[in-house]
Amino acid sequence: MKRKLNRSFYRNSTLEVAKELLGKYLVIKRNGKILSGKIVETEAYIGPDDPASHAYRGITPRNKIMFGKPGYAYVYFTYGMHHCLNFVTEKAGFPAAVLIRALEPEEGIEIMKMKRKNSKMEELTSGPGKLCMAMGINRTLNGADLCGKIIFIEDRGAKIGTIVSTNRIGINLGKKRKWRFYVEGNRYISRK
DNA sequence: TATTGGATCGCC
DNA sequence: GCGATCCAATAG
Repeated sequence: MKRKLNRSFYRNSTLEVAKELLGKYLVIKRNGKILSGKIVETEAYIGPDDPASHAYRGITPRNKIMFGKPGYAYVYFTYGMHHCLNFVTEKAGFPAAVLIRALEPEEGIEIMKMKRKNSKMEELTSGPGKLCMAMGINRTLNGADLCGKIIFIEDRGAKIGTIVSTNRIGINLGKKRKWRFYVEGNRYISRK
């Protein structure tokens, strides 16, 4: 059974959403093609007082999606060559989001291999930049409605094992917060 | 207007 | 370990 998650899911506390997303499926339907993968790693960025969040210094043209309604995609470009995909959470006006850090590829694997120019399964989507490249995610999806038909999350009834929480990766400030979550033992997590 | 450094990746 | 390569954010 497949159930598309509705907006009320994203309105919950960001830490809850970050954990609940593990084991759910990210689905992208474009040009008659379906790409999907099981989410196995996430990170939370919460509120105006989280120094690692783009929202820390207030609203700007780039991060304004984070301040809007829950259940929308926040996609940004960084390091001159990578995109990162986030889901906006909590009520409008409160800036928070969940970064999708790793997927286990499900549908469209051959297309992902082409986009990644890499045929090694474990390298396809084991990182936030990698999964955006594999699924063709770029800033045209910034602000996309996750309750729409192009990009959404499905509960397919997958069972996951133990959830591990650690410090977040690739940031200098706010490291102490254990806001990274992943499925223990999954081969697609971004780091050991 | 100029400068700086980043929620990364892949090669050396 | 480090370079690639763009652009948002900040300082001047």
